[in-house]
Amino acid sequence: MTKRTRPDQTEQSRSRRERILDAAFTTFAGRGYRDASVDDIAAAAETSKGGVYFHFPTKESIFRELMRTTADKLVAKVERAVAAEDDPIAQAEIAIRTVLATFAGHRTMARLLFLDVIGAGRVFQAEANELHERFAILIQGYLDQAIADGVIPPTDTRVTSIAWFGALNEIVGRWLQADQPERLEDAYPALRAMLLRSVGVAEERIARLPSPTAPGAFPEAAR
Amino acid sequence: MTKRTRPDQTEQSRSRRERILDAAFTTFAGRGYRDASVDDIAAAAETSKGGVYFHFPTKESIFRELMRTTADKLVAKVERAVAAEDDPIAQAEIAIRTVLATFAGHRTMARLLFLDVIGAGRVFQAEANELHERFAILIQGYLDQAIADGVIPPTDTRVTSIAWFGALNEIVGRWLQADQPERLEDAYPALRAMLLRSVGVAEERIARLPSPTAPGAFPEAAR
Amino acid sequence: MTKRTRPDQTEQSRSRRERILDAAFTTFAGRGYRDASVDDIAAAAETSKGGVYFHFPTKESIFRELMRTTADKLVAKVERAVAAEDDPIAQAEIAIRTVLATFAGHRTMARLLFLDVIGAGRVFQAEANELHERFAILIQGYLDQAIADGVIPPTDTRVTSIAWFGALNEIVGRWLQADQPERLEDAYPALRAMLLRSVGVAEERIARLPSPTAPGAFPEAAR
Amino acid sequence: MTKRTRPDQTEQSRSRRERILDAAFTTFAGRGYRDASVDDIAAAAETSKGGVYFHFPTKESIFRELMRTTADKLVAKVERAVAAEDDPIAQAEIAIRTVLATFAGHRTMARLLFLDVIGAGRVFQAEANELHERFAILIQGYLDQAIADGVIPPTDTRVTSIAWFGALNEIVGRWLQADQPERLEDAYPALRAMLLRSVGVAEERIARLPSPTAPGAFPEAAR
DNA sequence: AATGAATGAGGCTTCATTCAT
DNA sequence: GATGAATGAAGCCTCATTCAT
Repeated sequence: MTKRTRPDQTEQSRSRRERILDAAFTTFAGRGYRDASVDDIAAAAETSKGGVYFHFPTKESIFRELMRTTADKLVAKVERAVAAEDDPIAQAEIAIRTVLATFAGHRTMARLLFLDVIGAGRVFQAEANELHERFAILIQGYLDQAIADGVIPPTDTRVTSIAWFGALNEIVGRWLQADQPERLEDAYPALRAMLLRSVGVAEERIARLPSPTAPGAFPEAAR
Repeated sequence: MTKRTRPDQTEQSRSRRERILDAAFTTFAGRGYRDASVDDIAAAAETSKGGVYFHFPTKESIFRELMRTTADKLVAKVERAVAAEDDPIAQAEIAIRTVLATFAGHRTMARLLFLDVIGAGRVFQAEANELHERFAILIQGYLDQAIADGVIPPTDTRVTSIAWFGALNEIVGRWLQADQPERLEDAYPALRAMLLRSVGVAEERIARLPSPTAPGAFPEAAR
Repeated sequence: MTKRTRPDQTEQSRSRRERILDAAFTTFAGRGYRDASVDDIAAAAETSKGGVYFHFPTKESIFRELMRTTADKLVAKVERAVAAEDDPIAQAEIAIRTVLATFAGHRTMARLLFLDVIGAGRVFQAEANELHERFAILIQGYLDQAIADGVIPPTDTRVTSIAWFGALNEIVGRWLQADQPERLEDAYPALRAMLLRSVGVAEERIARLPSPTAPGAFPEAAR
Repeated sequence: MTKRTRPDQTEQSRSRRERILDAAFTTFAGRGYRDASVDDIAAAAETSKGGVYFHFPTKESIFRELMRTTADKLVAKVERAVAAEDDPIAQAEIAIRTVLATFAGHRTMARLLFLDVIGAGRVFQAEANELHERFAILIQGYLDQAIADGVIPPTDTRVTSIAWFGALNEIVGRWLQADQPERLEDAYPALRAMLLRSVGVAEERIARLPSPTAPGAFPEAAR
């Protein structure tokens, strides 16, 4: 009786919740999970601590939701980008390229997704795992398809996709940590070539430019 | 009889310090830097908190020392293993293989070196970076040599070595997180093939087994 | 009925903060800065340690605030008492008398202001210095005026006012430490005579009783 | 049997004890009782902590002994200096002058005797009291004599001597705390005049120079 | 006599979470 | 829905003291 499930979750309320999420995003990315206090988040969201706890049951829950939605957005973005291609190899390329491009435009997001996760402690390892898994599986899909299409020779796509993701991850991580990071995009050509080669894509194919569809380099941005 | 003035003393002390280090190693690996309390470490070392602080000035210093020495040991091990080979490609293979083999025998070490590091918070990012850098450079050396020797075509070895390390790291990380981890060694062949291919090693060379000395086996262990 | 939204809230809060301050006052005065733990203060204030830290950022800050406000009150009181007099010598007398009278009624305050200060450690020396300075300058003002008025011969009022303060301070300190302290007021006549003489006030003037309003009595009290 | 009371308390041993005392003196004076750790003292004495505890049962005992002996030395010095005079007023003058002169040459000693005491906490208040008492009584003796000799009119010498000591104390304390302390000796003339006046010494007598016996000003030094 | 390792109580501070208003 | 005061469990570190050698 006292609990109308959602009726007046007005725009105002929704925006408040969103604001907290945004604040948490920035705060976690900036300080790491442990070093970001709920007070910090509340302050960044221009609310009170109590306000935060009205919308989320625990600090952990905020983090979890953030992880999930951020990953969702990125995956969605990748899939959207990939949809324009037919060739599975091109799709894999585009996937890598999209991730790189997105992070290039959003260090914050990169930080949250790839670094902070682990710092969050034991509790989040599973969550982090899932995240990594998700991307690996995404990649694996393309590779499997490429093999099915006979574009590349058969391999252990499980291991390979994990390795691909790891390679990508490390490049991004290194870029995040660098004092004076070069442009992340600069690493793309070498990384691309290396990854494609690793699955036996013909050298000649590698030489061809990646995505003629998306003219210019790395115009992406967003969130 | 009761009074060997020094040797015993020293040994006693060394062993206590060592015991603390061991305890910290396990504790950090098990709980992560932040979640491992000095009390936990003391308890694991069967000492008092004060005892710990007699040997180390801060919690951080314990972690740092642990990181450094652990990395040292691993690097030393790799270099020892590599010394037996002439061919830079073989050396790279052996390096990868040694790391994998060592971790296969020491999940704890893997956890400490490759996962926890980042979670330790801002302070440690630099240290962690250095660690990753160290391994990347190790790899880069082999690749550069291979190029110089004309064994593989020129590439951006900087990016490539980072990617290699990332791939390796991710494989290990995944293994660490898995509920029922398969044997880490099982991933070796596929990873090896993928990495070698990625730098343009001839398919024929890849087919050849890596270490004729210990074919296919992972007899390593240690600390 | 249950919901006077604010007034109560504020008062509640103010009173809590005040309660902590009071508790700290007593605790510091009783045990000294170093020996008084935040736990003690919290207990005395019937709050939790966290409660204390909600209102004050550090233990030091509590002490500082206490010092400052206590000194403020005393100085204000002295100035109020002095305002009734025209003659600078009478003013000086009244100042001394007021301090003595106030302390006579509040051993605790005396302890906090004149003794503990120094023990608080290096950090507080400056603060303590300032406090002593404040009183010395107060006194110096009266003496300078007396000289300007030709009531007493010129002297080094800087040194003299410091000495006056020191004399007063020691009398109070001794009283604080005594096992069976006589009434602090009993020391007043001798102290007064001695101080007035020290600046060359005529013996005849000294013989006259100080405060015609409240002859010989110490009715003051307060906080 | 095992405990020959003092036989081989050799020169070496004595010097060790002394060295600890010296180290403690400096350390306490420099950091205050609470902030000076036994480790600090041991280090300053170039011994081990155990060594310190061999010679003294507790940290407190070191402090106590230090206080006592330091005060002894100072009192002895004063009495030696005073012995040369017959006139009790001159004696009082000399006493004040000697204390000031000694401190002028030994800020450290001043710090230990007059400031640190209180910081030491509750336990030492009694000891500090005794110290102050001692000096007050010393002064009181001269004043009583002066009255008996009819040199000055009768007064409450108890209160007066306390006030004298307080005045002296505050002058020294202020000097200790000053950023750029003037020469402590510079305060002597004004302080002297003020104190003598305070007990009714004739103005003419005050005008006479203090100690023609000790030529030059403040040549003292020592420990 | 001396050393230095070990102990353990205690201190200050932080912070996720709860709750009355 | 929101606020902000309050709680209490940890956490890191210090240090006087003890003790085996």
